[in-house]
Order: sequence, then structure tokens, then C-alpha cells
Amino acid sequence: MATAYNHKLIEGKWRKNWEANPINVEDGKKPKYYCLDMFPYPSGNGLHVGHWRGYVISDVWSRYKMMQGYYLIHPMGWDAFGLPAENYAIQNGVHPSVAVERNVANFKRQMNEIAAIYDWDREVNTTDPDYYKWTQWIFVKMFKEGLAYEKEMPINWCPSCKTGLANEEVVDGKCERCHSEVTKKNLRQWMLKITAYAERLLSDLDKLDWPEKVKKMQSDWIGKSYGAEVDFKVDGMDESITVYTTRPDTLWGATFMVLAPEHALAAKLATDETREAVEKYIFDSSMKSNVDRMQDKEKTGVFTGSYAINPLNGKKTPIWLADYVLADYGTGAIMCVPAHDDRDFEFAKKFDLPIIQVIAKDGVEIENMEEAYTEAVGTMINSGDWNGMESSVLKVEAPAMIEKMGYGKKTTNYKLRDWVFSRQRYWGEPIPIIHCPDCGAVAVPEEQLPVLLPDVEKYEPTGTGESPLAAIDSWVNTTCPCCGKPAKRETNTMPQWAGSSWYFLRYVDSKNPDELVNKDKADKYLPVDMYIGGVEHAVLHLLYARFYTKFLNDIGVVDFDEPFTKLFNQGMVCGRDKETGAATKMSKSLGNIVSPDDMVNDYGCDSLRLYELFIGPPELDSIWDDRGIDGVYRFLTRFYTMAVKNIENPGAETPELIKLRNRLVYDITTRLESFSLNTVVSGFMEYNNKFVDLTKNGGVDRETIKTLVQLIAPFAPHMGEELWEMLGETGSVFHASWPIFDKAAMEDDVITIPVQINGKTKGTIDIAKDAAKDDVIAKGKEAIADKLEGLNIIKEIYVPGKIVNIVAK
RNA sequence: GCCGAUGUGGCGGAAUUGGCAGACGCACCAGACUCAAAAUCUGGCGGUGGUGACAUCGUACCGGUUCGACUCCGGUCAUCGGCACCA
Repeated sequence: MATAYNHKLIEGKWRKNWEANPINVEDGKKPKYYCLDMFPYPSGNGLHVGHWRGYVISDVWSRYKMMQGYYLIHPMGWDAFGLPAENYAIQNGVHPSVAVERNVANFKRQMNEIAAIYDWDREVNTTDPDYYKWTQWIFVKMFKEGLAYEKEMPINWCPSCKTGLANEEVVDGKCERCHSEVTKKNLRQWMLKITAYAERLLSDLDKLDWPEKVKKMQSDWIGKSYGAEVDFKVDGMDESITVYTTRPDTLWGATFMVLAPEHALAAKLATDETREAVEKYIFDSSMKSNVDRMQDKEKTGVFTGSYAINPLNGKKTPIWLADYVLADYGTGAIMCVPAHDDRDFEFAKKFDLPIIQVIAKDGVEIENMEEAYTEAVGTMINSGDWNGMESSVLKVEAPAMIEKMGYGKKTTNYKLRDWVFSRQRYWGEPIPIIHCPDCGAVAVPEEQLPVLLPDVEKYEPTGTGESPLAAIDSWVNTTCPCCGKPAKRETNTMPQWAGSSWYFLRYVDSKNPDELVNKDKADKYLPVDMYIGGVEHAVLHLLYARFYTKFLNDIGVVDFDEPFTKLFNQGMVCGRDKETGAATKMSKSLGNIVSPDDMVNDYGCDSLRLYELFIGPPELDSIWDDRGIDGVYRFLTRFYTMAVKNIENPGAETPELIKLRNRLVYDITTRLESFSLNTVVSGFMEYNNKFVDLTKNGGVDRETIKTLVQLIAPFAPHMGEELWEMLGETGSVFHASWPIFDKAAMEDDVITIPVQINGKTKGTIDIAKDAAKDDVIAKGKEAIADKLEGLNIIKEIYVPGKIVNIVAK
């Protein structure tokens, strides 16, 4: 006799069963499917319902793929280096690994509640020396290829905490922790030459099945532009200044030039009269943080006293310094065309510099210009030989023309900068470099990796801008691998992004002591077919991972150059602000974090899984509402009761049921394929209502129930297995193949269509699906005859199988 | 400022991509069962008018295309996200 749905009993039973008989096993014949979750930072707060959402989505997809006959790679691991564990260590004096270990245990416990098919044999942890050995190995390879280099450069510096800060740690120009004003400090940094891959990172976006939004963010970040470098001679000096411009068509309109204060010639251009002001400006700029520089919208600048000569017309133009010109983009110098550039216009207005229009908008020169005309559309004027040309054409042709004239060259530029790769922190991978007074920076030999992160007494930054590692003499002092003389270890550590830039490779061979990944395994299991995670990593992590993969491809470690074939970004689950009721990110400080633990206990894993999907379209943000889960719980209860009744007492397989079954498979499959997971759940509910009705009127046949159980299994796996067993089927439901549908079997012979007058529905008619147009229209008119009375029929429309519309007055 | 997304009942959201707007669910209301409550089941549930089968308005706003528009086009507003002096 059927018992009521008891989620605890059913879920407990199948959890044990899966443990004893794993369902995802490789048989050497099945093709692989690699479905990856972005691995989490194991924070002390544990998982909340927002994390669950992404993991449920990926598990549903994984189980679906499994039922389609794939061997699954569906691993999980820990991105465990990072500041929270370090700060915890500073406050409590315990090693960060202690907090990590505890948090990982809690995460694992919570993840087991999801019932996702994670293969824990593949587990990785970025803080494990066996793992970061290879993070360091990649760095050594990059160093040897010239892609990792040292550079003295200004970074954000907090004078109170006496430490360097990452950009993310600077909020409104102030230190996130102590709120003092952040300045700049020159520090030696390790850099990765990601710019060497700019073009490939940009053009290969085309071959990715990723959300357009993410591709656009990456392409904007890389920021390729086309233009020309133009050489201007400095009047009366044996120097020339090269500027970069994307608008060489406006070259005749250049009325001044501006250099970044950091430009190599900046001080040299000063005359006796201007020297004091110029030096002061350069000094002041150096004291300003990047943040201040970006926030000061009001333009500042100083005239150097020197002039540059426009190569096209020989005109002398004054050279200024201004911090709105960036030193590290293009050549650090620009030609200024105030008539056709907003910033130059503003600068010219402020310092009373001449404005010459060279593009006539609609063929007419603008009188009393109040803002720059920035579009490259119009006829060239005041431009010598170029007069009369179309700006849009000239813009494209000018770079080559200028190059031909010998005044410069055609070129492209990228906004992408090299990656500042060193951190003055403890809890990260030591950079495997040894500094020798004679040999310079030398890589630690590969056979000596990993360079272990040593224990320290204090985790705090030292105050000199060095990491706490610098205080351990016994660790720092070593010998040069090249010449054997005394040398010192690099004490900077890597950023958190290092370990996460390649972890997806390690999963397929996570315990290999000799190689980053075995070549055969890489060929067999990689790349990742589906990558699921939040959109917050759209640029940084995903760009770094692509860069690493391309590099590892270049040195022959892997055979592919893009790591993630398909990407899906799930929306964030928001909580409500307790006072305003507005949707906000779930956070500890707002006290609106919803933990899944109680929900699993009260409603069960299957209910929570369904609710996570039902809450809204998976790609959009949604607001968590505890009450809604009652609805899916009621559905599962009704579904279970309905299924059990029909298993015990099946109905006959009627034509109606065959039709319904085929439609069910069609609806669920197409919705699942298009990732419309919220409508999959509502679809199950809708069909279930029909089946509940049918159960009271003759019952549902066994084949239909069986199909239903297979379909629901990826979503509610415990329920799926339980009913599968009740059906008397052997083995796991996940080894049964995904049901298929027959489109012909779905169609009705008689269909109901609306009849409209002037586009407004006035009634419906039942017609044969292949009925002739005239018959349908006649029948339609008959059905609404009373409403057509007194009207003149102008036109009669029948869209086969869809609608009848009578146009009448 | 630039780029992108979104805007549908009290709420979360559907709409086969131009064809019956509001599926499915939450909340709410009424009824059944119960001594009673919970659970469960049945029915109702966009606004306005009418006792009523019905009429009429309605998908942020204004306009357009179409026999027909939540859907397409032009413009406006609001909310959210990304970039932000990249020459």
C-alpha cells in the first residue's frame, strides 16, 4: 500500500545507495561530457541558497547529459588562497590553513546536501603544495618564455597600514580597512605579459559559445583600436614626439599637443620661464593616486614653453602637460583636436587654446561651437589637400597615407595592460624565483618545485611593502641555482587568480605527481564542455584562464587553445533589505543570508532543487522568498501520490495518453535544451495536474509514468530513483536513456482556434487540422454570426491552424 | 557621459517568437472534510460597468507598421549592471 511522500526516508535511502553504487562510471566506450562549476572560495559563512542555484543548474544539466549516454566529468574543488583566511589568521594568530580546512569540511557537508554527482576523487585545493607546485611550474615556464618580468611601477599604497593595496581594496580613493587616503608608491612588481596574447584573446572570442554580454565585456576590456602614430618634431630641439591617434583624418585641426606628466620628455621641454611650474606639476601628479586622477573631472595642465611642428602643415603647436593623458596607453602623448574631441575641447576652452574645425557637419562649418563634433561624418575643410574628402573615408585611409608620406605609421592599440602579478601578502603561492647578485632573477629549477610556503610567526605585512615572508631569513637566504653563490628568494606571492587560471585542467588528472596533466587524459577529457558560474568573473577570471590555456597550448601541454567551449552565467539570488524590502545582494552585514540547511531538513533536497529552478529564469537575478517552496513541496507530494497510485493500479494506454506523453517529452526536452529551467518545473506541475485528473478517471498507463519518472529524475533525483525502483525497473534511472518524442504523435486531428473581429477574439471553433480555408472561415463566421450583424465584411483571414480574423466595419 | 540588460496582476513569473495576454506557483477569498485547528481536496482571483451570458480598458510612457503587437520600428522615462579621460 502506498505511503505518503516522506522526503527524509527516500533521500536518506538513495544517498546511501549512490554511495555504495556510484552511478557515474566510465566504461571506456561512452563519450565524455565535462560540466564544470566555478569552484568556490571556502568562506566561513558557508553556502547560501544563491550558491545552490548554480550548483543545481549544473547538476541537472550533468544528469541530463548522463542520461544521454555520456561519461561525466563533474568535479569540485577549492580556491582557498586569499584575504579572508589571511585576515582571520592575523586576528586570531592561527595558520590560515586551519580556517581553510574547517571551512572546506563545512562546504563539503553542505554540498553533499545538494546531491550533485561530484567526483571527489578529482578534488583539488589551490593551497595544497601538490597543486601549487604546478601553479609555480607554469610561472617558471612563463618566465623562461619571457612572459613573466619584473618592473618598477607605482601601485596603490596605504601610508597608515604601510602596505600595498590591490585596486579592489581601494574604495573611493581610501583604504578599505583604515579609511586613510591612498597614495602611490613605486614598487618592484612581477608582471605577466598578457598583452602578448591580446589579439588572440580578442579574435578567438568568435569561436566561443558564450553569452554575448560576456564576450562584449572581454572585447571592451581588451579594447582594440585602429589608428596611426604620427611623429611631431620639437621646434628648436633635436627631439621628436610620437603621438597615437585614432582620428588621423583630423590632423589639420591639431592646435596643441599634450603629454602625460610621466612622459620621458616632460621635464626636458620646460623653458627657463616655465621650469618651476612644469616641475611642480610633474611632482603633484606623481603624488596623486590613480583613483584621484580619475575622479578629478576638472582638467588641469601646464604649458611647457615648447612647440611641436605638425608634419602636414608645418604649423607650430604648443606642447602642454596634463594628467588626463595616460602614460601607459599609446605613446603617452596625444595631438589635440579640440573641434572634434570632447576632452580636447574642454581643455582648449579652459586654457583658451585655438579651435579649428576640419570636418564640416552637413557641409557647414559650425558657428560658435559649444561642444566638439566628434563623429567622423562630413566633408573635410581647412585641411589642405584633404579638403573635400569624406571624413569617414579619410579616417580609414589616413594611417596608410601618413605612413607613405613618412610622417608616422599605421598601427593598432589595446587597452589591455600587462597583469600585475605580485602581492605583498602571506597566504598565496610563493613566486618561484631566486635573486642572485650576479645572475639576476633566476627561476627555481623545476625539480625543486614546489617552493613551499613557510610558516611565519606573524602574518601581518611588514611595513616595508614586502610580504611577511621577507622576515624569515632562513627561508629567504639560499643559493643561486646558476652559480651557487648566496642569493635571496623572491618574497612576493601570487594573486588569488593564479590558482584558478588552470584548475579545470588538473581535475582530469588531479593526483599526477609528474605532470601538470597527462597528455592522454587531457586529449580524452578536455576541454570543458559547459562552464557554469556567476557573471562577476566575466572579465578577470575568464580572461586569465583563457590566457593560461593559450600559453599552455603554445608550450605543448594541451592541444586546444580555449578552455571553456560553452559558458552559462546564472543570475544572482538576492535577499530583501529588512527595512526597505528592496532586493539586495545576500550579505552577512545585512543579515539577509538564507541558509539551505534548514530548508533541506524541512522540505528535502528534491524540493529545494526544484524551487531553486522554479524561482525564475536561471540567467536572471531573482529574489528569494521562503514561502514559495511550499508550492514545489506540494507538487512533489501530489506527484508522488499520483505516480504510486498508477504504478499499483495502471490505466490503459489510450490514444489521448500517448499524445500527452509525447507532448510531455517534447516540452520538457526543448525547455531543458534552451535552459528554460523555470518553465521545465512549471511544465511538470501543469502536466501533473492533468495526470492527477486522469488518475481519477481511468488511470495513467505504465509507459507514461515510466517516461515521467525518467524526465523528472535529473531535477528530483531521489524521487526519480524511488519511483523507478517501484516501477520494478532494475538499475539506476540515470542509466536509462532520455526519452524521445514523436512529433507526429503529438498532433491533434481536431484543433481549437480563435475567431476574431478586427483582431479581437469573439469566440472559438473546433476544426480539422487540415480543413480548407473556405470551410474554416464559413464556420468561423457562423460561430460569431450574432456579432457580425450589421457589419460590412472587408476581408477574411485564415492563418492555417492558428486563427480566423474577420476585418469588418 | 558611453555600452548593455530589464520593465506584464498583490507577488515570483508564462506566452510555441507576430495569432485567445496573465500558463504554473505564492498570497488571498469562499466551500468540503473536522467538535475544532492544521493538513488535504474543490472553486474563485487584472481594472471598470452590469444581477447576468456580456461589454470595455489593460503588458512603463508617446507614436508608427500590420487584418492582428507584450513581441517589430522610432522616440521618452525608470530600474539594474558593466566601462569610465584609452585620444
